[in-house]
Amino acid sequence: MTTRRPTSFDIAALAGVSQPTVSRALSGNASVSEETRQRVLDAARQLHYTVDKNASGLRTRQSRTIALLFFEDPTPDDTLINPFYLSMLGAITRACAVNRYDLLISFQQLSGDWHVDYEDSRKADGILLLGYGDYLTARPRLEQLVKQETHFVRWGASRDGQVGTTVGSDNEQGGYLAARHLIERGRKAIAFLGAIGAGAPEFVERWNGFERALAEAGIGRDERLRIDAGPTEESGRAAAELLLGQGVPFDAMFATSDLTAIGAMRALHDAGKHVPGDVAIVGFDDIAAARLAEPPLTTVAQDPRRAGEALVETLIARIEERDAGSVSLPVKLIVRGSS
Amino acid sequence: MTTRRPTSFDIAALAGVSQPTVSRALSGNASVSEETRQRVLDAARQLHYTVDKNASGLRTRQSRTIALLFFEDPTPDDTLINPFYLSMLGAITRACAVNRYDLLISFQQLSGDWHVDYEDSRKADGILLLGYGDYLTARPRLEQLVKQETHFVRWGASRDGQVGTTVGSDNEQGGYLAARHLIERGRKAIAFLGAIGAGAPEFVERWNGFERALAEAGIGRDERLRIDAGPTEESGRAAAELLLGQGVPFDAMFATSDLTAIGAMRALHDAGKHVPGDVAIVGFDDIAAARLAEPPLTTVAQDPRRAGEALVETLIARIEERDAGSVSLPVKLIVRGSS
DNA sequence: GGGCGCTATACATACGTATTCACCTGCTCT
DNA sequence: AGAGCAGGTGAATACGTATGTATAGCGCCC
Repeated sequence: MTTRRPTSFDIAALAGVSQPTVSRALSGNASVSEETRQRVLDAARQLHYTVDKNASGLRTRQSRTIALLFFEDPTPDDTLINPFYLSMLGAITRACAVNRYDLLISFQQLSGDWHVDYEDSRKADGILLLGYGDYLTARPRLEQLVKQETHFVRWGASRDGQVGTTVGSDNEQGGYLAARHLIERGRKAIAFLGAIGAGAPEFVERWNGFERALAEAGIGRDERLRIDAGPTEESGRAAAELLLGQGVPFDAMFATSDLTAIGAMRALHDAGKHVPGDVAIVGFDDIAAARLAEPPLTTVAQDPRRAGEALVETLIARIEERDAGSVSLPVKLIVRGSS
Repeated sequence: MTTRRPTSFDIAALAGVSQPTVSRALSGNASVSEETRQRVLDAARQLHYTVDKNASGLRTRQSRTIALLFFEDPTPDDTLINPFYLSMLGAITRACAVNRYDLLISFQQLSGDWHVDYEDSRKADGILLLGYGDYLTARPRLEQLVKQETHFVRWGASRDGQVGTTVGSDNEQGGYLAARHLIERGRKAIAFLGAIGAGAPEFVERWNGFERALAEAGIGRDERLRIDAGPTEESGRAAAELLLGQGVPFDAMFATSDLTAIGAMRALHDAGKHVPGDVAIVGFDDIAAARLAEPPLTTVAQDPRRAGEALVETLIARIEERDAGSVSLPVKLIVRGSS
């Protein structure tokens, strides 16, 4: 026998009150006498009652759910996803739990058609956008989200001139710290490994900070030491090989992602170069693998936990129509053996 | 002006039909003349109409959503999550998308109180359970899920004598393949690094296969070569150090997780041991890092994509009340430089 | 030519909750 | 003592959809 799930009417009957009273007693933000409330709570417990989220959502027009769109463009398939994002995912789920929101997750191609009707269809109250990719091509879609009055917050660069609210690390400062550290270590010919296209604003900002430090130190830069590289080990390895192959001497490199740095270190190692003797390296992110690398990687740390919390809290503020501007999170240089 | 979102009545008015006809035209599984259907579809497109999932779910009593409970007991906080599970997460999201299900995700402590009222509250039609942990202590909770007639599928061992339907790799065969491979390489003193407690059935099965291979080859085993180790680098490193410290000679090790193997390799390296010269190593999972390790790690590959698909498809079968038994997925030995 | 079966549509209703409104009780204030 | 007020409760209703039932039109056959 498939027992029908209890409704608030069943609770009402058992507690000897009316259905509205049950609703009020459970939601807590209305006046119900303490005695009645207890009777209702007891009845609810007894029948294993839980609120039907569909009915509740239909009535209140909200789902207390956040949708996370995770873009995985550069690594379309079963590739390794950046551990930094994974940590952030964990932080986001925890922040959601703390705020009593559920999290709907969906992996998408930034370049493809987005499946973002979550808020349209009332499955979610707001949307988080996360992941690498060329947000310039995505601009029309972001603008459409704004037009639809969809609540969304994007992980990205703080000053990327894009549409909507953003939470991101202080990438410019990160790039600056990395370069200044290498300069202080006496390096002059510092290569930059990162995405260069204008579509990846985080990396552009890291580049800007990097360049500022060089300019401050009066070091001219050689365009040939600026190599295009994505946030993967394979990409880092390829970039380093390219760098080695072109014969332009260099004694340091700043990679805009730890995975890039680790891949580059591997290529250097294979080429017989010593780290940090021949080439000092600084990465970005401070993923767990950075500490475990050989030698341990100096890197600019982002705090994934703070990042996740900030994303969720900013989005919730927007959902609740409270003011919430973009957030820029501090970064920290962690010096280890690679520099 | 906040424009009210359109309802099926608006579409009906625009298309000159009744609301039920709109519903039927959109759902597709009822008789509507082709001409009418086109008019309805046009009207829906014109008004940017999407079905309200709350109302729809209230009526149909289903959400077309799957909840994923991810347990992270051994690594409670911001630790590195096993990349194998991450790949699986990706596969699960894709499988959900293919089947037009949404995915609700939640990280939980296996040992804590589960927050599993998703199905109770009609936010999800079924639940996937994933992650390491001691499922013995979780048994009462699993039994309660069964009692509540909750649809759930668990990632785990195929023959662990636990409650409910399971999808898992053929762990016994994996352990067997690993051990036989090491034996064929001429190794005799093979250490086993893995979780030993009865609560981690996957690892117990790997042990069983391991032992079977040793028995077949007539190799007696030394209990001191069986070391407790969890699926993390730190744990692998600690286990290897323990092994080295106790002075019992060994010339190979089978680690029941690649992360364990990589941590152990690091400890061996620090102790001046050569891999595979002094000690041959086989891992389990075939995460990306295995291929990139130094030397590249021989390992027993699980297929995370197949695993994710199988989990989702099995769960959907159960949701739709179709028969679906537990699934055991094949594993494959990948020989690389570490053995 | 009347009844039958089939298709296409409309009417009416139910899903379970949250909220508005009205009411009642008991109390304070003048 | 009467008016006013606040807290506590119930009756009625609306949210937007899917579906059971009824009806109209139409061709077909005996």
